Amino acid sequence: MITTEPLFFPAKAGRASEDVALQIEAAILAGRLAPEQRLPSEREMQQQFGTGRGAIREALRALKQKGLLDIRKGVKGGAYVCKVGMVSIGESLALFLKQHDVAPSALIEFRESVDQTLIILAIARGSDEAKQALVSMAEEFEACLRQEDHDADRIGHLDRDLNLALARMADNPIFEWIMQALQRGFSSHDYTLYDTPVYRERTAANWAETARAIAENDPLRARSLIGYHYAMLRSCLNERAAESSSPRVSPGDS
Amino acid sequence: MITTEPLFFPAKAGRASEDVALQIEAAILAGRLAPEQRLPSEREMQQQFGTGRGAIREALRALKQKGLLDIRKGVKGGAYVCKVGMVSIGESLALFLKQHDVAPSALIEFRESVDQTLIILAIARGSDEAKQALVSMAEEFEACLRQEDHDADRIGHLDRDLNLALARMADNPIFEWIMQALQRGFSSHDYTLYDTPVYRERTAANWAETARAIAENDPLRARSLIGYHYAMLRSCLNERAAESSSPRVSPGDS
DNA sequence: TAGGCAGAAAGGTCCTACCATTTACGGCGA
DNA sequence: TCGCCGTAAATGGTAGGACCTTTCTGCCTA
Repeated sequence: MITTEPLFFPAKAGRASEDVALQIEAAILAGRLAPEQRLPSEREMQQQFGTGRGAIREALRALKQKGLLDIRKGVKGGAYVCKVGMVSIGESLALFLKQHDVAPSALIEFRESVDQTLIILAIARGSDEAKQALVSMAEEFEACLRQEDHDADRIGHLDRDLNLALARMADNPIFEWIMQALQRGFSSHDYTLYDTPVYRERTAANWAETARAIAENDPLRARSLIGYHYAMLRSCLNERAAESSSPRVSPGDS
Repeated sequence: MITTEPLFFPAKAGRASEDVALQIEAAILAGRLAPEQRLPSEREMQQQFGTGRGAIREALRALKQKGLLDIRKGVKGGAYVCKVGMVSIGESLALFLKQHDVAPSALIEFRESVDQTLIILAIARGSDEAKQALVSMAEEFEACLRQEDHDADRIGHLDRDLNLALARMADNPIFEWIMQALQRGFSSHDYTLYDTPVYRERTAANWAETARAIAENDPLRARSLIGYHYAMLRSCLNERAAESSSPRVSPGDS
């Protein structure tokens, strides 16, 4: 006797696991399963779908990889619906970049075009508090880069946070998402800028000044500064490419 | 005597399937497994990893979902390494957009900023043949839209191809990728423009003229036309939103 | 020579048992 | 009475085997 809505059909096909995955995904996307809601246990779903537990598990694996489910162990464990974050997309981009080994210049080009739009939107929409916070972060970043024993890890983190804060100020989730994705695929190249003392100093100052230009609602100056940032990054990468005909890779830098 | 490299450690952890997936992914990304290459059969890998077949299968499912593997049945079947295409990323974006129901205006905004960069790059880098091809496509599109019994399917296809051709002319895979992703997440809104007769006519003419401006290396005019395109799209969506308060919201989502 | 049929290889599914982890509950001691 | 700890239950994680389905190969027959 069934007291609850069926929720899942006991459907089954040649590829049962795909069918199961599709049904669950459809239920989630249709809102029949809300975020943070817990799915039945594997053994229960095994009954509902009229299939083996292996098929259920494979379906759950696929959906977990897709970012739709979070799977926990123990009692009160099970599959929990979760909102797909920007992480999974970033991973896809990182994979794509690695497999197709996209030229760094292509990435830089794209990032520059995004950033150019971003600062305009940030100036137009960012609150004064957000702008001040950006300035503070940029100054902290500058201070961190000026230290002798700068921590590469912390620098990377601050750089990432700065970019994300900028993206968030644009008040458009797409930009935030694209920035998250780029951070994951870009980081390996990006930090080369901070290895060279000359560029490090300039970059730090440039970031701080860009933040100030944004805080002062000076879009043209901000654009110009962003342009300078990427010009530096390009020339820095060019120097690297030129000198690394002899592949001298320091073991700890990347 | 061992003729083959070990390739996989018989490693195992609390979550064997994740470990397996990571090892295979690492092997692919490191180039130890080339695209189109066939992995050992599940039963063989079961031996190599020293684990059960279920763990192997779950790992393969995750990697397939990630777009890294293609799995075929039958003899000569098995898991084949494949280059991760732009499809998987587009799916992620579509999921993200559906779950977070991003405002169409946010998508339009992002697309416009991308397109603005794109036409500059297309003019700078596109070959004359590519530019002429773009004009031809745009004119075909215009003709198709002017027909009484216009085929919505074909229109969508042509629109998509136009955008992708433009992205390809920029000669930067990132733009191509982002355009692919956007096409998948955007299409549901985009075609509203073609439902309204007034806008349909204007949009068709606008596309054709944009293509011509690109072919004539007139970036400013092209930018202006693109701006007009999105201005139309915005006002069209506004009218739609005004006339239909879209009362269909999934219940209980509050 | 052409067509079809059987076998082999491989994924797809089911089942059953057991292991590992986490939570909840109840007993025991201070 | 309060708090700690241990045990049981629920649930995902793993192992291994058996069988089915699909697909290719190659032989065998007409």
